[in-house]
Amino acid sequence: MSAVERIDEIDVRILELLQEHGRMKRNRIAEEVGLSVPSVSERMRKLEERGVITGYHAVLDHKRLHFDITAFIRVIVDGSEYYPEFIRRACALDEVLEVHSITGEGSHILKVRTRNTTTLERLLSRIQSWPGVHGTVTSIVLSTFKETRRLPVVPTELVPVEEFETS
Amino acid sequence: MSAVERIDEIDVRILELLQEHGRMKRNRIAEEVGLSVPSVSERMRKLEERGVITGYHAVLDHKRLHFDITAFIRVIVDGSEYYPEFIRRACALDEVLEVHSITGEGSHILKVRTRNTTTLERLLSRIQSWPGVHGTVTSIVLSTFKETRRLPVVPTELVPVEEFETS
DNA sequence: CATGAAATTTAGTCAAT
DNA sequence: ATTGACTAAATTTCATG
Repeated sequence: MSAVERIDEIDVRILELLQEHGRMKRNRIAEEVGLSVPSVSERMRKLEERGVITGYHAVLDHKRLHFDITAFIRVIVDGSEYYPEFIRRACALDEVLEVHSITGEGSHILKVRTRNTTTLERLLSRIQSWPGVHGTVTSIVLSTFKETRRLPVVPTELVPVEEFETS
Repeated sequence: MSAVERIDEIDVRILELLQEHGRMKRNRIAEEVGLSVPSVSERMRKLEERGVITGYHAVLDHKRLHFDITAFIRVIVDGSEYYPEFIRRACALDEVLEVHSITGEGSHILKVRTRNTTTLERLLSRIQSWPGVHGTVTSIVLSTFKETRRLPVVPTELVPVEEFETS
């Protein structure tokens, strides 16, 4: 952890390329950023080792694979003693893509992707049967217009100063 | 589009491997699934061409890059004549990772990732100033326990039958 | 569709700066 | 940290089952 990550302009460009094209060849990256292949490899190795890059993943088209329902489920778990078990169970389900604890109404939010309304209903019943779960509010996704994890990275020197003003 | 995607057991295993390890070498995949390298290449090519694989992406650690705030913002856009412009503006923002229209309270939900509460506040003010936006409800993420896009793919022959019973 | 073998491209190693 | 020169490995091509 610790030690402010040093990211220079070239790292930023490498990260942009790899966020967009995760299998891009090192020689192509090298010509894009104007470095040799070993230099690019070294930078990639360090970005991976430092944990800046956490992984590379193929993304699949859920529609073509018949996962037709995406939904956000806000869950009210009453009593924080139930949180760990709730989180364990939620994370264990393949159809649950995201598990977050949140502020606002509901203690947790789940993003789920499932085949159809039947499987969604089954999933909801299951979640509602878990200890401590006192209610769920489901928002079914009608259309998705953007869905990415791309971060707009900037060189370390250029991060807005207020970031370092707050303790 | 059209034509039910045929996904056999080997495709499933290739998709599992690439969802988890997006830069895995073809020869490693080949030995995992028990095919030759050219066969794996051909299958990958087809899965990409058919649009089953939509892309490969490096995923970055937002904490290490000082994107400390994740939030879900439910937006009430009143009057569907405002939807297209709202969606255009939302998608254009780098800090907005996801844009969905939904059922339930609020017409849309945004997933945003930003640097700090100051930038979140700025973002919210901006969204609230857009035409048709009548309100927002923000849930700030306190902890994330799971965040993936991995789909539990199964061979075409094994998809639950009810999927084809519903018109 | 799948394969092995050849041809080509890409990646890793390393001494030097 | 970056490089060129070298070796090793991976990928593409292609003729054949």
